[in-house]
Amino acid sequence: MKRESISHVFRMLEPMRKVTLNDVARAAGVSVATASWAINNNRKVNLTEDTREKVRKAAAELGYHPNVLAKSLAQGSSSLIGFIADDVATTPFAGRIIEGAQDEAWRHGKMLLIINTDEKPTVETSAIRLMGEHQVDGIIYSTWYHRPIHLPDALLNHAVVSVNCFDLQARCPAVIPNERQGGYDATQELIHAGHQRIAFVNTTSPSPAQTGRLEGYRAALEKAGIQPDSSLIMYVQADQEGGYAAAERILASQATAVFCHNDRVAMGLYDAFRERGIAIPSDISIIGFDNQEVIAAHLHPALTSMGLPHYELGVLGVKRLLELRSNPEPLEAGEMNDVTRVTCPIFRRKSISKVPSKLS
Amino acid sequence: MKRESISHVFRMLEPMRKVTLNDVARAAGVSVATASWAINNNRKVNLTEDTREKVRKAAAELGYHPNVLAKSLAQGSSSLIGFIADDVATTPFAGRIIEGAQDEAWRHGKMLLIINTDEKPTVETSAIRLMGEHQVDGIIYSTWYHRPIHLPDALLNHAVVSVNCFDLQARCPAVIPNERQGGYDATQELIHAGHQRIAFVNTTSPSPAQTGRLEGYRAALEKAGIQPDSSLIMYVQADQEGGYAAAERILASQATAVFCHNDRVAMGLYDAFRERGIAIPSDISIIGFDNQEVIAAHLHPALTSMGLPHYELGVLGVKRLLELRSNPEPLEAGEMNDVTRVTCPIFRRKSISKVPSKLS
DNA sequence: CTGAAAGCGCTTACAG
DNA sequence: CTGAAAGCGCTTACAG
Repeated sequence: MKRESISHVFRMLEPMRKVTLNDVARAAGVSVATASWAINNNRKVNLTEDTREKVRKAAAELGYHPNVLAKSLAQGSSSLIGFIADDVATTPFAGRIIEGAQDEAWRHGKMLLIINTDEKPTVETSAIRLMGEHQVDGIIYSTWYHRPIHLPDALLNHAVVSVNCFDLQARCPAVIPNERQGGYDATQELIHAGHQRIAFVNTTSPSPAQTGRLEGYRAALEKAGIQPDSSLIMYVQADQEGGYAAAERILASQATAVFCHNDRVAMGLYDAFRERGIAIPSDISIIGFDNQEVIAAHLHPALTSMGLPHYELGVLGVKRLLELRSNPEPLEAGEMNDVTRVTCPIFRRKSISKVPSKLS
Repeated sequence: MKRESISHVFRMLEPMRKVTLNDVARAAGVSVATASWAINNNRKVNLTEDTREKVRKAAAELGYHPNVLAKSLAQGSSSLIGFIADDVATTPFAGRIIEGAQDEAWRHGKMLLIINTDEKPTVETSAIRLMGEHQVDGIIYSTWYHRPIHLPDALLNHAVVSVNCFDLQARCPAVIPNERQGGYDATQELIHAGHQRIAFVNTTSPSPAQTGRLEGYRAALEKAGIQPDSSLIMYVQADQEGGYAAAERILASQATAVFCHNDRVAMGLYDAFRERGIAIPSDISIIGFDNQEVIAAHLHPALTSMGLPHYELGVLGVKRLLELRSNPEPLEAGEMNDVTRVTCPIFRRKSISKVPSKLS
């Protein structure tokens, strides 16, 4: 924590007067108005290619950079998009959402004003106020895991879309992962490998993931004509400890494959199976969820897992937000029902055996 | 990816004229100047408590919110701090830096303009330009792992501090983790538990972490009067595979404890030891580095690990940046030597045995 | 103690 | 095809 400050040597931020539009106008021998048209390449006004060129040259020579603040003030839009996250640091997940959002914003020449609320309501309130004062074009409200929320009232004065979460009163568009499809595809992957007795280690915490993935699991079994068996479905705390604890019941259930609610559960299961001398995937196949790189890719054997489309969520969230702004839709009575469900992709690795399990 | 858009029902963003300072001035029966003084609680001007009150009341009633853009334009400072990250999504690490930076910025009424460059130079260049156009007060340049960098020239026109990285030409202040102290404390922890033969599984990739932690390791041994033994130091790829592969050599070295370059290496080692029936910590003690929650806290047994002070890095980075602005220091000849090294804390769990190892 | 006025750097009808 | 001028919403010397 000590600071070694022997000598301070950095470019003194020269108070060099910033070059303004006025300067380039004068240099180009035109009015500021003309300079503005030329630089912004405004199509509604016909300037001679000649004057355009003159202005461009002057701007380049002077090293002109527009002052977005002034521009925004005059135009009313800041080219900033607010991004409220409940927690960027707990997992890499939120990071991917932000990346997607940023990339999409970028394509429209906009930047993100990001605030991490840490789930503190007071921070959230100030964040919304501050973003408003900065005249953001709209706000993305996001969570690090998929869940229902109560959209803060203060957001209703803004264009807003929720990402990885949805308002319980459906007061804004939502972009969320398709949990059901994820559960369906995971189960189907196991079925395609020849498995019939497929355990599902679900989470005990109520959530869209809990119900959606279960729905998908059931639908896939049904589609394949496999009898549902409630002894194959178990609920545990959704982490390593939970997975570790589920091993006995899984073995007792005679399952030849197991669909884990997430990769952490799978990791715990790996430990428990290893201790019992049960080999993956030859004795039992496993598929996870979340595709949490640090776990899934490095387990022995590497874990096949469903991914969450975080990057896409970010992209689509911003896209939806900008659509909102460009054509604000009429206020109607009734329920808002603007939900975009994004597909969860599969990441195939080595934890699923194509051959029938020895235990079967 | 389908969108269910049955009915679009959200508050039409009413084009309600925003209430301006002018409005509250009129409502309070004073001039805009006075209103401005009152609202900003300017101390340099003495307003009657009476008029102050009148203005405050009018502002509250009208629901006045200042337009920061206009304010910034007039004052020249945007109250925005640029934050350039090379990669927020790969690990949760960068997220913690951002959290720290944000919290500190917040304390000064400022927000972060965050850009993830994905290490693409073109994105970086545009980011710096855009931030400049938004008149940021300064820029934090950060990396997700500690490393030397070439500070982009474009940054030299801004107040800038590098966080979790340092310019090879030392052209700006740097805030980085104290790798040496981390290596020292990790080794000392093992020594205090009675170990003498302590292996160090270092990374093959050259980095401040590689050299710093090694220095610390050596210094701790020396301080304890333990003979250095180069057969105890090995270099592997710094992940699970690398750790897994190091097991044989560790066993051959007769080490009773091992200091792993990071938690992922430790995770691989856990696997390898388990396969060989070697128990942690009774047979061998292990300490990791990074304190990567999803790994360290959930291994069996939970892994003791050195943490990286990411949050603190963010806090101190912004703090330093704001200091820079408030008293710009003179340009001098010679080397800039403004480096803040932040202490790496230890997180004690269950992977170190106090009793002498059975193998010893 | 308070007001009138210029200015921050840009955009955009409005004339010509 | 281009210029003069007003305006975006605030701050801040400058008077009084």
